Amino acid sequence: MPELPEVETICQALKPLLEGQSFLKIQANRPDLRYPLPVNMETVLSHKLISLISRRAKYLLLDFSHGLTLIWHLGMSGRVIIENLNALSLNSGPHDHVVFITSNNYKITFRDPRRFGFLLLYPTNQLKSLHPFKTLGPEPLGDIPLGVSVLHAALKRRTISIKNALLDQRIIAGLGNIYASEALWQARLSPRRGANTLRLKETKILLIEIQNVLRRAISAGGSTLRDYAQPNGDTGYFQYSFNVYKREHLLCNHCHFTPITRIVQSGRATYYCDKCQQ
DNA sequence: CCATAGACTCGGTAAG
DNA sequence: CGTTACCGAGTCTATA
Repeated sequence: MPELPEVETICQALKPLLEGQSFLKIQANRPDLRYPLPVNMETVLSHKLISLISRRAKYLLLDFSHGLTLIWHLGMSGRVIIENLNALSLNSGPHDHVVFITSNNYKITFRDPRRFGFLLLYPTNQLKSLHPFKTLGPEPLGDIPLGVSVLHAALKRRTISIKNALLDQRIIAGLGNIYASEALWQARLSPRRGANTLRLKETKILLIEIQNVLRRAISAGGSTLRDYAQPNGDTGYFQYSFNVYKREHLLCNHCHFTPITRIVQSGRATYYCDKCQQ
């Protein structure tokens, strides 16, 4: 799916358009995605003031002033498309599952070919105590920044590899398969290391590199592999800055000597430089 | 509680 | 060339 930088890019695009507005119409083209769509979504949400658009981990949150939050997850292939209603807008395609029409004349389309995405409707004040927010780990770029000691303590209790630990949303929220590999390369740490073998100094470097790679990816509008695009239709650009992801057999950008290795950890591809990353 | 495997889903690409 | 097999931006569930 879109990982943290992609969801953040979408969040930043939706925020100025939607806050202070409302949906005039919500058209669902099928009853479900990963889960059934919220019951009576259009009746419950249309003409209600949208007070806040935010992101938590890889979730987009739309707060309504009458106390409900629409939770929007993009799954693996989800995409948000913003079109101005005054301009020529394209007809709905076969994977355009939900279409929102806004009070300021925008058409917002949720397209998701693989349908791993979902929409859920929760009371805003119960969000933090409900699954999955209940167990979600800290935000790497949050207002209260994730501290090294907290991360180090969390890693210390786990015997899984550091790569798998970075994918565990309970330990740190928002990283996915791309940025986990990229951050470990930047930190010069082997993805095969046990999470509990990292020294405090290594954890500190890793956390800094996680934050750096996420910030740089957000600046680039995220990474486009296949389905993801920014809401205005542009691709993301961070894929051109990958150092390891999808670069098997290409030479490491650090030592310029070792071909990048691809391994599989818990069924997911990991890319790294066997020489630079210890 | 932790760790692992399998499931969901479908279009693109590699393989034959 | 048409067919098939495999793969994956994610996360949930069942099982040990």
